[in-house]
Amino acid sequence: MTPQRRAIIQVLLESAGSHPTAEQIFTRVRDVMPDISHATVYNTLHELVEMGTLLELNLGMREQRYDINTTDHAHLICLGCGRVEDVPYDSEALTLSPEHTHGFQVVDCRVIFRGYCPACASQERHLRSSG
Amino acid sequence: MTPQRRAIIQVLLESAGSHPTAEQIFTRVRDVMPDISHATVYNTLHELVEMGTLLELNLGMREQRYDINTTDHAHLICLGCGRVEDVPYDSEALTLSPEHTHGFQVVDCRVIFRGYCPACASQERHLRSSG
DNA sequence: TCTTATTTTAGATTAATCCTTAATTTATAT
DNA sequence: ATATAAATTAAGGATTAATCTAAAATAAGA
Repeated sequence: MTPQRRAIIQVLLESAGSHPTAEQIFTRVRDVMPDISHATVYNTLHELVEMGTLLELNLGMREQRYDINTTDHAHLICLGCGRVEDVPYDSEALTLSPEHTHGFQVVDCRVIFRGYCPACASQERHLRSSG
Repeated sequence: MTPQRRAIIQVLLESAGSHPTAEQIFTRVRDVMPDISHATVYNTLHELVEMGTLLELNLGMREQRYDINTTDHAHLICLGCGRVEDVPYDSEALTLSPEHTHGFQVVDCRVIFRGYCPACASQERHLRSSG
């Protein structure tokens, strides 16, 4: 446990619910530790993911997003602006029946609701009617 | 409708179920049309996605994967080797209750089951016990 | 055929992530 | 406290998927 890791974890805890990218985490850690390197942040994030205390989310944008909230939940993302919200979901309702597992050892399940947030929905409507 | 687009669509139809990456599609199209460019493949894929006849999948690997099968289904992916299988799921069972939409206009829902395929599961077990 | 709008190309560019190597730091045992 | 071994960090270059640009080529319609 190094000062760098403490700082990274601190930033992750402070940004709970905001689903930051690796780059955003890097920038925030830099604020309190200006000499930290890219590689350290990436390495640490990967270790935390490996340990299971951090979720790495592929929500369709180019970059990975990280979520310190490892309790069962789904994500709701805006296709317009990339905004991400946590939403509850019933993991019981979603199990893969044995005949469809292809012999896989299933570890978890990711659920992503996609749509448009209020702001982007109105803008979208505007774009559609004018173009 | 250009020969390039016909070739790309042809490749997509032939690779149904294999969830190819843009690069794989590019390579396969090259086999029958050696001078086609990267940009053309990317542009065409994006147009098909826009039209709704092609799905762009973010399954956690670095690259996007494409799926010509636009019927309601989920994906089962191997965290070891990246293998992807289509699996059925009951979209009825998975709706976001109105009080959790954050005002979003929800368009669709993506479900990804993650795990280890038979081959990777046994290898994983081996790795674990030896290191 | 001729015109216009669209598409394609080649190659440069971007951006996120990963890798390499040496120096530093931490943890451990004395 | 000190020595040692193991793990971590930093710097910056490498990689790679994807995107952009501007000019050339092509398709579609009159």
